[in-house]
Amino acid sequence: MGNELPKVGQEPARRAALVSATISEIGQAGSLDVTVGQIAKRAGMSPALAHYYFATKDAIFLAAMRHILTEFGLLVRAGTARARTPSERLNAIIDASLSSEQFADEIVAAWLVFYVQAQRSPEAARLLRVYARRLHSNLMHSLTALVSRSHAHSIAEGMASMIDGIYIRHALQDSAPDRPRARALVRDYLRLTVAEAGARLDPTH
Amino acid sequence: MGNELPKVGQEPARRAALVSATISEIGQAGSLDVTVGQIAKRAGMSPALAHYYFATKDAIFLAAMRHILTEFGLLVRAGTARARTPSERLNAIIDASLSSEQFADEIVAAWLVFYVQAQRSPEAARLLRVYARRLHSNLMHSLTALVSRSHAHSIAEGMASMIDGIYIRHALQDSAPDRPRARALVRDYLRLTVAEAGARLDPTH
DNA sequence: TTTTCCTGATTGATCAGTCAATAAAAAACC
DNA sequence: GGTTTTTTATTGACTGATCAATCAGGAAAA
Repeated sequence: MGNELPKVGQEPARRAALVSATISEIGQAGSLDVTVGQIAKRAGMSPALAHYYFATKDAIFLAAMRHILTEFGLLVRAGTARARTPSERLNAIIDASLSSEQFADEIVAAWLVFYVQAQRSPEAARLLRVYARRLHSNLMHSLTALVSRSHAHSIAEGMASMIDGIYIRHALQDSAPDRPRARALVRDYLRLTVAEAGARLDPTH
Repeated sequence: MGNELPKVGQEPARRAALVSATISEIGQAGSLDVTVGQIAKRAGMSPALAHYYFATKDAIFLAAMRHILTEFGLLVRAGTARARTPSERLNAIIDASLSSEQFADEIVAAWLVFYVQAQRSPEAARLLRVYARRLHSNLMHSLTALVSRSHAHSIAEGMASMIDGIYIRHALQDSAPDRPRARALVRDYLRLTVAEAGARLDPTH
């Protein structure tokens, strides 16, 4: 059956515009209570066209979430690629997690909203689990070079919790640590826990 | 003007029922997308009656949030009342924050939803700030007995972030530390940071 | 007989999603 | 090369459903 379809090629641009508009609208509204109309308007098209490219509103949200997750993944990979030692790699992960891009108000608000959405939408939950699992395994990879497996597990949990907590407090504006402070907080935690777990710095493994 | 109104006295019970039903519904739905109808049904009354006791749906949500915050406050006070040393008090605060009551799925889901709600509703934001501020000042009160003010500030921020992060991860079910593990995580953080800050255990102050 | 308590029915708004219609580009046909 | 047909892109108008909030009315208590 089908040959390749001829494409006029508006589709990718339109989809990207919708995804970006969705993140902005969610960030501004601070909730999922944004209408397809609002999103479409910000993306410069009619609501009907938004439905032409995405079957349902939920599909738009998921695409936006996937976009944020992908961007984050790229950021982490870019950072860790330069790192030479486990320690450097861990710091790179922290820095990526707390990068200015991820710390933008709009993005933080969107994350928070997606966390809530994950309680309802199985697909959203799946995406968030992929993120959590990848972060955990990234941390584990570097940590097990420094401490025992069970210690590494605890430390990874602590770091991830702290990072997520910093985000949620940032979303709430008040009393949240700023970026450099947040970084220092997580780095200190990493340093102290690794030190206590008895660093074996041998690169045997 | 008015004399005391004669009360048949259904009001407190009905309000309490609505608040409790709201938390359950939000917890179960995992979002604020619950209708007054659902809440009223679970509370055993007609939607119209719910509106008789609460002017708007938002007022119901805020009452539910206030309830959760109040319960949490009571839990903390009960725990810290028994504590004799700063260290004991800090552990009591951790335990209260991660108590089984607060860790109930329903309550965790409600918290998460309220966090999101705070991005829109100024009153919700205010309530959450009161909670954050009280937690911070409670922690500071005990921490300053052990370490310098600036160290205390950092440690309090780290603890609060970690606790909030544990919650958000718990709401997501997967890969979240269970209660004892969560407690150990925060206690370890407290112990290590206080030790590093140079514990002066003298009870002079 | 005034006040509290309670409900069924209704209203008014808001929206997600659909549809019919149109235009323009690309492909197919002659 | 010119005409017809298909495909993609786009919209305004509509529909169907959902719900918050209101209201008019009624019963029991004080």
